[in-house]
Amino acid sequence: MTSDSRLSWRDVRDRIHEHILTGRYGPGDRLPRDADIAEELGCARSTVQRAMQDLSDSGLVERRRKGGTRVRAEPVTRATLDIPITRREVEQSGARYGYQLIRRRMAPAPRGVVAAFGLGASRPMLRVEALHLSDGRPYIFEDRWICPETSPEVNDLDFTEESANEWLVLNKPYTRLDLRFYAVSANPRLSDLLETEPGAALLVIERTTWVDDAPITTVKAITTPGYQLLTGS
Amino acid sequence: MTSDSRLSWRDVRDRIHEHILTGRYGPGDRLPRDADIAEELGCARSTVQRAMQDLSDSGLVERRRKGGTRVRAEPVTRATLDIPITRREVEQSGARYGYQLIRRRMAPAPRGVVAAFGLGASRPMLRVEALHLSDGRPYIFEDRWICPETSPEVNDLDFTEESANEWLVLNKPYTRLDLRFYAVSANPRLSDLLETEPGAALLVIERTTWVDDAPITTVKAITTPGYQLLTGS
DNA sequence: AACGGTAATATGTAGCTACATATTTTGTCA
DNA sequence: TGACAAAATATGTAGCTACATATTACCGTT
Repeated sequence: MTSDSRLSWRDVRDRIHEHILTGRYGPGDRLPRDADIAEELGCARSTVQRAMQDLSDSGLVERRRKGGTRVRAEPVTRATLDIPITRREVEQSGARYGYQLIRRRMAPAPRGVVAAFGLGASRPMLRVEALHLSDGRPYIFEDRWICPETSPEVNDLDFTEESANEWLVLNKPYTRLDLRFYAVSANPRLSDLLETEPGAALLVIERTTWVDDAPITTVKAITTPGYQLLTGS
Repeated sequence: MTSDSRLSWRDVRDRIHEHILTGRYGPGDRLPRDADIAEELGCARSTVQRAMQDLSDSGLVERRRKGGTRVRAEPVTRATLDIPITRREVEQSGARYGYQLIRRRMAPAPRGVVAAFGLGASRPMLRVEALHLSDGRPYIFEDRWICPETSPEVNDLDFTEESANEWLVLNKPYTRLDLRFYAVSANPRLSDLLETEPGAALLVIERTTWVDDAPITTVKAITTPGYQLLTGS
């Protein structure tokens, strides 16, 4: 791109990355000041700043005011995950999407849900259990709790046609998100719903969202065997 | 922060986010041009640009030249994952870290590894199997393949004291990363190594790295039951 | 030597301008 | 009507300046 005479901030970033790759700057080493790099490369400090920000965002370097920039002594593996709406995920794989509501009812939130939201005490919430299908076969079972105080509209929604997943993602943007991944063995009910052998290992994607400390929803998405979650970046 | 008279790009971002939250702009809607928003809020276009970039990065809006900015019609749940070095992960939990090499030998790469790297044919690679311990108990078992063409130094490393995980993360920065998560049932060997019941559900974190299309390493990190992977953002 | 205040310094941010780039829209000609 | 070229337009990027902010370094006092 901008391959002219001017250096783009991506060029600068890649050049510094290159220096880290080749060992010119090793873990813990301090890099020159932005201004010096700018002069050396013949670009503006703002360009170096953008490049450094990006390297910092991707976890390769650490920056501190007055302290300068240094290569992370203990790098982290950092990646961005995109989790689409389940319907879209199925459709993009070329399969036909299906949806089936299993149960919808108010119930007092159990301990796990109260803890996920960081609430003090239990309270009644809407529990929605549903099955996402891919070409007619079970794909993901979701066990969801919705806080009716934050989303009063759910009292008028039956979730028989549109999934809570879809409705919430479209209508309830969040300000805070908590994700966790773990594995569980299929208990009799799960193996029945997902049509798997009892005891099969299943990946669970647990998601909890808030708007400014007000809990929206928490959901366990229990996937079928063989399901893999991939990074896009 | 910059709470003075001047608006920071974070303020602008939050203000626009607020408008999306309250439904002033719904999914698919087009937002005003940056310049108009800048004028309305009394700040520079560059400030709005930064705010919009951030909203775009977090998957809330989509921007296209000439096309303008619009709220994503089908939002994605986007999150950033940080996976630290295993030693550090254990130490940060307050436990004592231990490491044990199980096996280290050259072997022809099996199909799965060849596929993960996107190679045409199999070739000999270094396989390193090792156990990470937390307070003396198994924590993560890693089954790793290293490409000796890309990292010839590994021929002189025995990985009995320092884990391949640590050495690679410190000495082999990558330019491309592939992450995948899934669940497996513990087979007899795994349940023996990890001291779990046979058939236990285990979360697997699979990581593959490259430097400019040259494969570095691919590793299956098989965690013990109860292990959870969390987002930091 | 310990403490505390002040200066020095590197990054962070806001604003401005100018131009680049991608895309849509418009207009013209066959 | 269709195809293609040209104009219009919104975002993207680079450079500059000025100032804010965090943190380290220094120095004087006790």
